[in-house]
Amino acid sequence: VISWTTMISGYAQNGYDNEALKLFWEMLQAGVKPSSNTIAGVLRACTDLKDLQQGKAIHAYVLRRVLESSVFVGSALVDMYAKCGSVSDALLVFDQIPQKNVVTWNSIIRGYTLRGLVADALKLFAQMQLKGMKPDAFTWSIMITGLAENGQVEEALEFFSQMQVEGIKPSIISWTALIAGYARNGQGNEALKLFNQMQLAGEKPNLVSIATVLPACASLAALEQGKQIHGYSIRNGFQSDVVAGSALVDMYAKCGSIKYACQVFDKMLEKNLVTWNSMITGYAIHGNGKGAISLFHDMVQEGIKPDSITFTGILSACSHSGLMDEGWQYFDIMSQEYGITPNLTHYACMVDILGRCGYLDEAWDFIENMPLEPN
RNA sequence: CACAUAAAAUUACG
Repeated sequence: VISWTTMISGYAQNGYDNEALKLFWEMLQAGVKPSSNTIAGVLRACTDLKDLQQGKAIHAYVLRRVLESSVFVGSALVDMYAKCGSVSDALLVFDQIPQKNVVTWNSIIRGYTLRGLVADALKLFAQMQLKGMKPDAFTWSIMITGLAENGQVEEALEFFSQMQVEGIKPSIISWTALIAGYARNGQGNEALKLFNQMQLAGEKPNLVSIATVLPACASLAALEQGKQIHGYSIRNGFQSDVVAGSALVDMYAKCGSIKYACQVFDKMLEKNLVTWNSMITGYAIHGNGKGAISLFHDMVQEGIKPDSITFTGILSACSHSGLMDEGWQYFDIMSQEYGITPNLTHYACMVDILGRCGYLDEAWDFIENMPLEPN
């Protein structure tokens, strides 16, 4: 049992979720009875895959075998249902767990915040304390994230302060959650301030912190701050990371330095869709339509499939450099060749292209005939 | 240390 469980958990922890699932069913066929630890491990694989079907199958197995009830399995089930989009099932399981621990509570609260149900999350947060369960750093971070994603940054800050009053030291994750909240809500200055405070508090920024503050620099066009963070990334070996690299490309482009953006982009060993989109959007910002289109061809050549954001970049680039024909062409191929249905932003880009090229009547016609409700 | 929970990059015009 231990060998199987070790293998299954190892797979699940390292992103080999399908292998974990396969191994679990093989284990059953081999006649080995899984322990609750095995179940918890394989449930994690379902959660990562967002595979509700598999998750339910394993839940059913647990019920059939009347496994000794483990809070680990219970929490893993709550988490699985919550992350696979079924809060109601998560709550059903949650209510039936006799000995809830802090992980159980955290899992259900996260389920609610994931769906934007912050008011319900707040209720549960109060409820757990009424039941004598003390929130841990995870709980506080979940609440901070949930509030910030809901636009309630001030409340998120209050939670951040309150956790310290309650004697819980904010982890780097609590800090990053709050910083992300400010960055996303257009308060780049606050985000940068907190980033500095975090370091004064003794937390060393990691990859995620870097990826979180760079957009704050970008939104402020704070090139000097961005460069410092770039330097920090190099010193700490983050520069080869695809997420940090993409964030740097974006930051430099938005700070007005397309040159540095290209330099970082060219040096990156691994590029993904976001990397390409960042560079294409960078060219768009700089009014280099031809450059954006040329990058588009490169990315397709490299086997990266463009998405709707790629086309937003291309169309915006066309609008900023007066490329009306190309604009039409990409607007057409995005659905015809790539199966991407244009959204409101794409339509807005087309109106912008037509308008800037002086085709106001055509722009007006275009709005009147578009299949979406113009905003 | 065979087990479950928290943070991250790209998205029009202005």
